[in-house]
Amino acid sequence: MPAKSTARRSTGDRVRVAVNPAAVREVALTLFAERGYHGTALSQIAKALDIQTPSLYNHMASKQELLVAILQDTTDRVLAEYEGAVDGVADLGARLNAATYVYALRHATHPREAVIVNRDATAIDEPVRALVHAKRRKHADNIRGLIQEGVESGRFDVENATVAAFAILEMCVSIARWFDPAGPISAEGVARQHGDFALRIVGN
Amino acid sequence: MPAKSTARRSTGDRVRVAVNPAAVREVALTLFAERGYHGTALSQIAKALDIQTPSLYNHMASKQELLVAILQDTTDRVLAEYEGAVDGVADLGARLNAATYVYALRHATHPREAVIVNRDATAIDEPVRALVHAKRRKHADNIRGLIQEGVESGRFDVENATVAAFAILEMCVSIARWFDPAGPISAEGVARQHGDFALRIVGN
DNA sequence: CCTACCGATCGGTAGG
DNA sequence: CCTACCGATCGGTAGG
Repeated sequence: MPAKSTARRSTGDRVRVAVNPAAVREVALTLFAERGYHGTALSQIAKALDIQTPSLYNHMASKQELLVAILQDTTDRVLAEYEGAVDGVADLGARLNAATYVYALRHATHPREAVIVNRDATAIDEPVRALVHAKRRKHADNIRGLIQEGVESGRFDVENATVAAFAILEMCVSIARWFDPAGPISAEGVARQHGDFALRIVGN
Repeated sequence: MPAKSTARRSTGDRVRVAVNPAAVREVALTLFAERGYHGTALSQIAKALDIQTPSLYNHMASKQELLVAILQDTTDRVLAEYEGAVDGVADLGARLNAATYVYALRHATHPREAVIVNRDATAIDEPVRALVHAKRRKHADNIRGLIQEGVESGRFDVENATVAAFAILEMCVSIARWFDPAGPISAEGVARQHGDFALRIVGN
């Protein structure tokens, strides 16, 4: 039997994917990333699923909820991946390299989520907005702290740990905007190169 | 006599800045950057200027035109500043350093414009959209070509010039999203550090 | 899953 | 610079 999200049913001459909450989220992910949250109408999501707009409400609570789910899920994963990457790694250079690698890899492999987090995080209401912001902040603080520790111990050499941390984090974030998975470079290759750039930036 | 954009007139107890095309663009710049083009209503721009929405049309042709002006102006300046920075500079390292410095400085000193270009460039219609895209592409190609030249001559050492070019460009772009001009670091200091990061990324 | 419909708001125009 | 108003579209609800 086919998985829910790929089940098909015929509609006259057409064939369409079964509509369920996962399918709605998937379409929302694509359209929010392309046009922005405010630039995407529920009617466009419905059209992509070949249903009428009110029928969307059988699979979601509201447009805002779709965005909230994307933001919460993505920021949770970023923090978890950071922990997984640095866990058990002692050398500061290796820790920064690993943390940068997983962060870059996430942006290469989940560009839609990344674009939405970075563009539309301000479109959600409190208190979720503050929660998402706190999680992003925590990740940035982890990287900044790591670099600061390296500066203080003489392992790294940068003028300002905060500036270096932002430079490293943000070059990774932007991968989501330019990386083409169908191009000549693999996601892992891009991530590895960014891990190397991070070490170079801190003077390794 | 006061300059147009700072002239004031009283309104009962309040005092407000004179409304003219420059004042409308200034408010649009702030609100578009804060909430996005689609997330900003003309009624909000009007309210910030203390006038009614239809009165905006005495100072602009359309909402779209406000965005187009921001995008055209900003992309033109980026290209001009690049040319000015590298003009007469022979050494490839010095060229990359100078090009990165002016690009970073622009994002530190014009964050609203930068945020809008990077978030809302897709919100304008053709043919302007293609023109803006071509100008941004040209600037990226300049940096990429510069790095490629350095790689081929042995002056730089990177695995892939395209990846390095994006990393350098995008860490500069993101300055607009985190830099605080009221903070401890000057715009010039941030720009200088990013110029140094660029050299480190290419192995200098 | 649909049709019918809601109030709110959008960008923009008419005509002073 | 305003009031009055336009058609279009928004997210969402009622009630099958």
